[in-house]
Amino acid sequence: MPELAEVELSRRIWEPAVGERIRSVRLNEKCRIFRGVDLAALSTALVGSALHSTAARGKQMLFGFRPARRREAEVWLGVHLGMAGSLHLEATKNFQPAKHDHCVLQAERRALVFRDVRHFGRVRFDTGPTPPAWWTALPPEVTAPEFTLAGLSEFLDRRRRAPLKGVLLMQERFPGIGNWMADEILWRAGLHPATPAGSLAPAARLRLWEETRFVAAESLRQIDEHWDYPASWLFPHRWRPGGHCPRCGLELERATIGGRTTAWCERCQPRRRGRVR
DNA sequence: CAACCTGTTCGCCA
DNA sequence: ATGGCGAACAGGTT
Repeated sequence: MPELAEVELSRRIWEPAVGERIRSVRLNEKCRIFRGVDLAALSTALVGSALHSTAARGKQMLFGFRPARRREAEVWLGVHLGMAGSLHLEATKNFQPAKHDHCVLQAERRALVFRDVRHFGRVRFDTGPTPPAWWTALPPEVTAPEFTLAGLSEFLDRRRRAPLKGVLLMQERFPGIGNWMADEILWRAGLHPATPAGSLAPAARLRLWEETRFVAAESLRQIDEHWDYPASWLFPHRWRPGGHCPRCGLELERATIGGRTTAWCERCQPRRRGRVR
């Protein structure tokens, strides 16, 4: 499951609860996911409020709650799943949180649950008539018209010495792209993950831009239809040593590049020197 | 027991 | 000041 699409899928998990009123809130006060949040204020604001809107952007989600009383401000709950976070909608009047259910919003007949085994996720809390500044300041999604080839190219030059793999993981420019998607994009573009970003010739920049948009759009489309990715994608082959390139059959390479485990095909993504076309 | 992991942030260094 | 890198964060799984 790719990063961007899983976040959209997660948003849809809570979405059926739109319109429902929150009766009580249970928060794991010791948990890192709440770093920086005033838990008492969050709890007070949410109890009696009703889920009103849901949104996903890159790896971020934002849930809006109508306040319990008129004259109070709208409540905004930001959610980032981190490495292992997940959202759940539990069909029960009195949900009992398990060990890693750090944020539970109990509505009339079901509970909205944020579960996170590794505590790398994050919950944000804001109030106000409009979505918080951190949300509106998020970079344009890679599937949006604002994600231009020129903008991408400028970023490649700014990060010219960093490996492409690492650059694709930078959320400030590639929101929603994670480890798996980055490998898929580079494989499709025929670019070696260790290639310095600034060394790409215009043709390679165009391919990178196109494949970034393709992989993002296609993975979002896939979640409406299948659960798995076609065998023609790198996804189903990349996770285990011994996997083979679905295009040429060569055994995939694996190494840490850009700080993360990376899989690539040495034949379809040869290491090149100088200007990379 | 050790290595691994769909992510971000921080401190250090060039 | 800016960019690049490695470590740290936690805890379950292989």
